[in-house]
Amino acid sequence: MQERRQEPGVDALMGQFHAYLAKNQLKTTRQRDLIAHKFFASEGHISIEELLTRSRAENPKIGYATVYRTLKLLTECGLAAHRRFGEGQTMYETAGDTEHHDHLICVECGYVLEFHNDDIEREQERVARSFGFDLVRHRLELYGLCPKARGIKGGSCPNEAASDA
Amino acid sequence: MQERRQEPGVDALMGQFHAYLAKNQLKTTRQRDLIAHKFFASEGHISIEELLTRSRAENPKIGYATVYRTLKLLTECGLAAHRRFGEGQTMYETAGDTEHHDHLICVECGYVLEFHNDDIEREQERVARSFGFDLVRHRLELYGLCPKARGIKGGSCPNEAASDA
DNA sequence: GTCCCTGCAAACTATTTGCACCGGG
DNA sequence: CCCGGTGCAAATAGTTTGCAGGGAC
Repeated sequence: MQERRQEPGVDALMGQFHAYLAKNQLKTTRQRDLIAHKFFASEGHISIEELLTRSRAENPKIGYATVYRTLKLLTECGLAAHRRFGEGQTMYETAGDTEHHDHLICVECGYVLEFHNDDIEREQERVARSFGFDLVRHRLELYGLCPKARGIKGGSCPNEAASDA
Repeated sequence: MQERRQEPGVDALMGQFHAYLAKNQLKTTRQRDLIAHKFFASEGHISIEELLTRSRAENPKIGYATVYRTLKLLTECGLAAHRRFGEGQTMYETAGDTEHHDHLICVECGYVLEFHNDDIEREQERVARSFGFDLVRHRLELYGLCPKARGIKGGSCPNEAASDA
């Protein structure tokens, strides 16, 4: 098990996106490129709103609808996946050809760490099979107190800064 | 690992609910009792809408707001927990003093099976610790094809009937 | 040139809130 | 009695959709 770090490269992802668009006779537009690029460049998890904000930094005329529509496209072609951690709005993360990972979330500061553990994966597979299921995908989220939050319980967590925002 | 079956008893849960209300100087009302009772009696997962429908069967004047408010109370006192499996609306499940469990969901028919696996739990604990986290809770959902759905792929899944609804 | 795409605003869905009246303690 | 609870409807929040004009191919 290890923390995930390396992204597959924004360019490669843009390429996959363009390929998907081409294959489906959809158009490559300035807006889609901008949004997709901002999205791929955003490493962790990002909300529609945040993505819109970042996109508007370069093209103020971008609207919510376009971001939603683009993210829907990205989700369809497997380059994005949406998660709903807390109660707030949906967060998206790049899902490209990156290996699968799960999440470890700090309940105190909201910091999200990605990890991968083969033992758990294997056991999940076994559980599903034991009930006669063909496992397609899964979602595993661990909620806990991160070291920093635990140390200075009550104060603001340093991880807060690291957690993108 | 085994499929969960035994519920802690509706009466006991009602008792816990009443205790919580009393402790917080909240009132025991006909509506709250009715909604809580219908909720506790509903075994699996239930949506606000379904709970409203069932409650209205006995008291047609119950409104959405009351169901939401009651479920919020139940969640606060730990007797209910909400889950968001698909994209639809939030589902609630009784969380009382029942032992923890995870979910195995059929992507074809939506059937939801509950299970518990100590090996996975242990490993999760280990993962969290390895990152310095104090594990508070977790969420594990396995999505796959149930035996029935796999067998008659394309047709309607028999589990659909078993899946409450 | 033809459609698809975009931006805007209206529509929708799920959930929350304000308020006057009701009822539990 | 008093104050919280209820039902209704209006208000929100997040997301989707309809439409007229614009842009990619």
